[in-house]
Amino acid sequence: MSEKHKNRATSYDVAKLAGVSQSTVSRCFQNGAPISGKLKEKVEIAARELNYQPNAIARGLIMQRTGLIGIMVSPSINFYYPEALFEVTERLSALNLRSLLFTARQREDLPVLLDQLWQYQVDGVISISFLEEDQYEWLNDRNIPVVMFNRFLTNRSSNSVWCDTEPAINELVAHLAEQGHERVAVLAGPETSMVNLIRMANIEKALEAHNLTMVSKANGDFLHASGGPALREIMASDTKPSVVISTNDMMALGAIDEARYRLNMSVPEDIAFTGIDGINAAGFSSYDLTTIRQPIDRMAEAAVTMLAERIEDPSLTDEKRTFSGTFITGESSMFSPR
Amino acid sequence: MSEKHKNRATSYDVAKLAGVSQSTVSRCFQNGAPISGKLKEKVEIAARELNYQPNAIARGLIMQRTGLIGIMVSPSINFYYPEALFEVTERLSALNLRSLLFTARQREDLPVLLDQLWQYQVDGVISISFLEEDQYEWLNDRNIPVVMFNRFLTNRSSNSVWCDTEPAINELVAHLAEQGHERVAVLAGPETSMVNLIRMANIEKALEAHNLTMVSKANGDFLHASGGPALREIMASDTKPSVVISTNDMMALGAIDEARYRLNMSVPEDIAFTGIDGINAAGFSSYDLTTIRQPIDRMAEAAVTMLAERIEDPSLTDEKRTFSGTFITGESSMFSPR
DNA sequence: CTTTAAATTGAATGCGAATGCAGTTAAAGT
DNA sequence: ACTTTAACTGCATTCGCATTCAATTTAAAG
Repeated sequence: MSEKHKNRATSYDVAKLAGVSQSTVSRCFQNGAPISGKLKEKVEIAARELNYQPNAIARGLIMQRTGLIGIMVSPSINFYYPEALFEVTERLSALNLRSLLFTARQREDLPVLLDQLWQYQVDGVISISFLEEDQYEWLNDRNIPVVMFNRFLTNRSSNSVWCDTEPAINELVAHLAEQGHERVAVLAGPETSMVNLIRMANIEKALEAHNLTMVSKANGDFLHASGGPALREIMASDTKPSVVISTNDMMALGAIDEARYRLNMSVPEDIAFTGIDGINAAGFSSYDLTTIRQPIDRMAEAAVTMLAERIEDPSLTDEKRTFSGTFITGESSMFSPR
Repeated sequence: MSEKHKNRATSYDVAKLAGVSQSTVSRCFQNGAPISGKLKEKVEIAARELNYQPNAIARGLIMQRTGLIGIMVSPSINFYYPEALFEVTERLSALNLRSLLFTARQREDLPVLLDQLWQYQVDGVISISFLEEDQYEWLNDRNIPVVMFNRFLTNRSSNSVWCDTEPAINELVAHLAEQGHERVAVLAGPETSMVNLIRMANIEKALEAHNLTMVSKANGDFLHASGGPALREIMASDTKPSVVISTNDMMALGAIDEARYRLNMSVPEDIAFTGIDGINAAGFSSYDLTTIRQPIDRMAEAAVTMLAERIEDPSLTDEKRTFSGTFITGESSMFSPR
């Protein structure tokens, strides 16, 4: 419990050593500040001598700008999340912004989490597949810019980066029809997930357009572990599907594993699978999943840019930037009737 | 560029509304502070009215304690990282500490990254499979407690949480010997990685103890994509192995994919595989990888606890907490000679 | 070599909350 | 009821840095 005095140099220490005022030291560490080359050099030498770096906390207090961006993400093992998280963090870093990471598994944790964000004076928030309307309002009321990644709100405008999968889902279904598939099952996510609902709607529409019928449906939770049980549910119905369209990749992977190693079916010969998201693992040869890839890198870029703009100019109105998913063909959906 | 005045309530605002002094408001938001129930209630009502939450930045400045923990991790797609990251973040959160996330791909980015940590007055650092000695020294010189996760230093003491895989590697090799494997190849990580070197040493020792010979070796970079090429290298040598021991799971997954879908070999009939780490994906049925599981959850718990202790009492000496890896048998290593 | 404008520099102030210290008030003791 | 003591409260100060404003220096112009 020793309260050892941290001998961290402050701008005053540097000023004293360099023989200038604290103001001058401060100006040395900003870009547009007026300062002569001579003094600047003296200060820099002194600063290096003392291992001085400006205190971002003090700066945050006076500037009313912390450089902290709250990132909200689920810690569940859906590989999509860390991919998005890391992309976003790298983009933020390039703009000299930092990720303050918040994870929550349950809705109940959100109020506390939001209070934390509020306490830490984050300049903005990026929510990865996460926020709901009331939390968005909460942040909005407090003038904290928010950008939603892979989600948007239906009842109100919101800053969001979204991947429209409708055209690609059409391609995907067209591809399935072309392959000769006739009996389609859908492996859906949670009924409460907007992402799931939208994808479901897209799928239903596309199926109809191609005269394909959905023979059965089961819900999972978007994670690998739920793919297997959901598939069993699907296989328990009267009409067996020739292909299972999953509303995300993780569940598709789980379902493929179940089909091959529990139900002893061949994929895609006995049953084909498709996913949505285009996560890294979907491309692993063991799965070689037919899927719809989200351009996560460009979406992250857009999210960060959009957030930075909102921070600079809070009067900007909400904006929704939409990217297109890319249909990716994999072996998992090739139909080879036995 | 509108400099809109943020109407965020301060403790003074709350004080005025509640008819008390700022000090009193401040004391309401600390645990052990002396305050009467009557005033506390008045303050709480006023605070709620104004949406007041203490400014963590200002508090950090005066308290010399920010509650920020710098997390250093690589953004590479090695599923081990996000698993560790999320576990650590959740544990930190339970102690009311927050993760300030820093990622770096190359060594060159580290100096800038460290300066950032220093500027943000982080109370401590958890480095996930990341830091090297000079950076550790750098942080140590500045009295910033550091805990290394899944790594430790050889030339000096360090706070670290480590998973000893030696006994489990022995079990693993014993298992291989028992299965009748005779020709072992090793799929190693980068030569510069200490984790890799240690695992290699363990493997070599265990092989010797069981009279097994390493027929070939190839190096990857611990990522999925490098597993395939490394396997090709291994298969190009004169003596073909009956099993490939990989020094981590990700590469093993990549190698399995290559073997099955490029080299048209059956796993494990034609060639068996083992990994180390016990990541979630290793358990997917498509791989069902024989591996050595790190108790990531307990390690995260230990890392966070250790760091918190170091923050409380900087005089504590460096400590290395070692956990044992658990040998997990999967189908990937079952020998069934054809 | 002045005169005047432009470029720097430094003193002082404030961001929002925690805390030592001194002044009050309530509780406990006699 | 009157001390003595404990429990609260509020004032004033402080954390480290950015910034306004006035003072000073330097450069450009005449």
